[in-house]
Amino acid sequence: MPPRKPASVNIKDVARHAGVSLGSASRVVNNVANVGEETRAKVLAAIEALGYRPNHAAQSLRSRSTRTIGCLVTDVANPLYAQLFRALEERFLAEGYLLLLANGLNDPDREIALLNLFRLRGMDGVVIAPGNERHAGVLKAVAALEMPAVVLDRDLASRHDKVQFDHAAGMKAAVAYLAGLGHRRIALVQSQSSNRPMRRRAEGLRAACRSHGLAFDDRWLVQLPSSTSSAYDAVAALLAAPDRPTALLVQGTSILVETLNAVSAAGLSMPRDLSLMSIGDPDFAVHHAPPLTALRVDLHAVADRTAERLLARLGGETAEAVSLRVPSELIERGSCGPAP
Amino acid sequence: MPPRKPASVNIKDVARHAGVSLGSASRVVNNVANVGEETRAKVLAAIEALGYRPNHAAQSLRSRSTRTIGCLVTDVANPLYAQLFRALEERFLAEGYLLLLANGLNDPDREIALLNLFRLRGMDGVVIAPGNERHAGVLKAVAALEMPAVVLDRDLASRHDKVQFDHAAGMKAAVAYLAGLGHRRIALVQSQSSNRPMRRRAEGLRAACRSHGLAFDDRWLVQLPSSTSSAYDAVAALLAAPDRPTALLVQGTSILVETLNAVSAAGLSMPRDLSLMSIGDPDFAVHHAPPLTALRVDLHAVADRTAERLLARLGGETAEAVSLRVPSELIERGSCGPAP
DNA sequence: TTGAAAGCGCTAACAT
DNA sequence: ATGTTAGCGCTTTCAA
Repeated sequence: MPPRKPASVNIKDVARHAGVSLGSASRVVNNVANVGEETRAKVLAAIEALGYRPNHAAQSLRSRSTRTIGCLVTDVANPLYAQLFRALEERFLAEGYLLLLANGLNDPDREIALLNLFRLRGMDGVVIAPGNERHAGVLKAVAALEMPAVVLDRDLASRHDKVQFDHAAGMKAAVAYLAGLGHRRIALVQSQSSNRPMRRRAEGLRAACRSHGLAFDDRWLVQLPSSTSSAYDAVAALLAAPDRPTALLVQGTSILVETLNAVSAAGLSMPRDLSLMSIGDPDFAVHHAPPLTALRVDLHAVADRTAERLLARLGGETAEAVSLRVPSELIERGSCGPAP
Repeated sequence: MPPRKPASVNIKDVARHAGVSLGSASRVVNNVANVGEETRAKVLAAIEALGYRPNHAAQSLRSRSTRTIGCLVTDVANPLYAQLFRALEERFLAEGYLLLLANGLNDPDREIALLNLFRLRGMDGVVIAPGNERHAGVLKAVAALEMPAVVLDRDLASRHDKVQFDHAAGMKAAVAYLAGLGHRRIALVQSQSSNRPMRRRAEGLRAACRSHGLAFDDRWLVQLPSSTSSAYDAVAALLAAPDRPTALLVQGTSILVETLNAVSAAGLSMPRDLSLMSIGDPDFAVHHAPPLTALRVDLHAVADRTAERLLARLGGETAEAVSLRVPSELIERGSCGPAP
């Protein structure tokens, strides 16, 4: 009747070997109180002798807990999500949870399928950052999640806890810093995708400029149509204009590298002729000549907040959903200086 | 007796609602043959009406299969592993497998713990690239893996299938290409870590130079002690020497960016004064000015081979372990030219 | 503190 | 083609 004979030693074997009951063996395995010293020792010895390892599927079935967290991100190949995953792994591994990772790739159908799979697989909790925060199907799939969930950096309407990155405030700090250095023409270079963080930053920039009494020319919002298009050309054009911006905010690793390239090809020296601030803090920023000033979110803080929320819910907390906001930090290095 | 009352609808409910036996319901759920048209329809209707979803833990317990693959990589924050994970996800998702991801971080104890967790959690298969290929404990943990496993780009002694990147052959092709352009002084810039890929490339370079009758000066093997040290300074020093290399092989995204920086600071123009080849093909390589010639492994090919191996084993293949080698490809773009 | 026993929800062997 | 049934390995209630 069994599909295969696994010949695997189970808790019954342990109990028999130890000469105690099944229940006692289980109590020892699960570190439950009210176990006699002698009984515990015998069971432990049997476990050791037999090389017993609990069957996770059986534990899950009985205890209704998989000790697994599902993570749905847009794309791990994006360093931001990769680093975030690492930080999350740190927190959850320490609590005995393993992480399932899936890439939504901005495809709503895929995201829906993945979300449903997480449900089917009985994840104890999920951390999700769906690319399609307005898609009805995605919203429905998110709403259907019956386990604790934390929504990361997305605006989607749901009853779950949220951890947001403070994009607008970050842009405000960046503009304040640059305005303080005398800059009055500030450009933003980013890729053209309509997800929340991008939009928020563009909006944040406009608002911040306004509140500092700076004009904002639409030519200074460079949104690159697709990942195949060249930031190099766009930035070169931007810098060739007579009233070129004196400060550049640049988002995305590839775009940053191409921008740096265009700046040096234009014969401009940082921070003398041009100030540049990276949005996001890639590894090489600190080693660049000059080191690049960067605006970033503290991903460890994000992971901490996220884990704290999810763990609290897992622990049975039933309070109303909260929305946390993790501030951006401005890392002053050498690529920004007084406006020329 | 149950921990909580889940009030969840189970297959028994489905069978009752459909007026058929438990077995028939199960057969429909699992798409097993020998099910009458009418029975199937009734069960499907009941599933729909009740909103039935199979309990994965129970399925796993009974069928002894979790339909989950464990992936142990060194660090997803390394774009190579991130892209590899994505490619693997594509293959395995299509077969109904979900992926557990864990970062070994070059910590042997951590890797051992993770490997054991994969075992405990009953992964159907694993894909592993342990950082510590010589560590006795890691070797033991790998040997203890009773499920199908594929070892990625590591030299460790094990009875499992392996998929290797052909580092030595890649370096040979790179040197042949460069030698053909007249270069006789070729340098390699990489980080100093003793894992297999790094070593293999350095060894491969030496061997390739030898076979092309090129001298190899140890000063041209630039191994940067730690990720905090600056490639910029090292490359600047390299380029300042009177007999400086005429071609640079550069490995690692950060190191590449810093190197590019040092090259342009030295007033050298590519490919006229200096040829540069990237080992690994970051997004921006194609947009750089000039576009960067790159040596890379085809990660989709790696994922295909890996998935093919694992799926075959999962399907019951018992043939002896194989060791596959995925070749490197040389992408000619604009950063290499005739030696000055 | 310990033992006995009842299932968790499901699959697959067996019988019909 | 369908129904019946025996567990998979475990946790937890209940009784002692």
